[in-house]
Amino acid sequence: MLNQSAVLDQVFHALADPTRRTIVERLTRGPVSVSALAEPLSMSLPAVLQHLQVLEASGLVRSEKVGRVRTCRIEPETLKTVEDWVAERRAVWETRFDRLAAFLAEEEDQSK
Amino acid sequence: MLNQSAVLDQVFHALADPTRRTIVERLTRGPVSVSALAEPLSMSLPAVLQHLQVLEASGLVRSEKVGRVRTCRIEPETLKTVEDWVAERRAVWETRFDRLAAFLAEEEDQSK
DNA sequence: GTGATACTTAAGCATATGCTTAACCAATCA
DNA sequence: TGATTGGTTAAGCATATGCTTAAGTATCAC
Repeated sequence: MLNQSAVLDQVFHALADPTRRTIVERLTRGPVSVSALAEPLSMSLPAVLQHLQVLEASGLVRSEKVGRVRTCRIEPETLKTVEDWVAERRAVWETRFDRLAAFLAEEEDQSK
Repeated sequence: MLNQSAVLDQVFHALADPTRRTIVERLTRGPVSVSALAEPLSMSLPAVLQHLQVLEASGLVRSEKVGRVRTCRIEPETLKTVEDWVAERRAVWETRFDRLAAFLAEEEDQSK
């Protein structure tokens, strides 16, 4: 993996915007055209395009154009990158917590 | 939950910076003072303080000052917010995928 | 009290973000 | 062919970010 950190930068940044999360949520339910994506969003089409560019750059979304319609879909693998990072932090945290518990138990034991 | 979206905005934004992720990683291994956190980071102390403020505002980190030392620790519950959001997207995605598979299987069935 | 330590605050600055409006292009459709 | 639909590009602008340096303010150690 080439610079995992840069990928996380982009993915987290992409998800830090409510409009972009709305787009991701819509896309998890299936592929959509750009204008259909824009329809419920109260902003100009170019603004939506820019959000899509951020999402595509992050790898969360992929799109392809057929005729004059561009269809967007999510890339579930990239969402997994986030999941993995969080899970890894959690794992470290829990290990530390278990060790702390074990240490305290031992202390308790010695005080008897 | 009071404006879940605003929380996600802040948490994802907080995690979108490599310095802040480094800080979170350090804190998952246990509480640390501000200067100890800053030591491996190649930037001024005020810069680190600003990153910590972003992390605290997001709820990912909590800190308290005793004497002249401020000790920082992570708030694992907030990391879980991220985990939950991602897991929920994933669940929607998988449901959709299962339905697609079922649909295709049925199509296949009818063509016989 | 004097000095060092551990932050804190304030100000300033370059760059990035999130939008807008105004064209522009390329496939349909009538 | 000429209008419409679906998307794209470009330019501009207000605000937010990520840093810096300089100047505090509380401890704590002697």
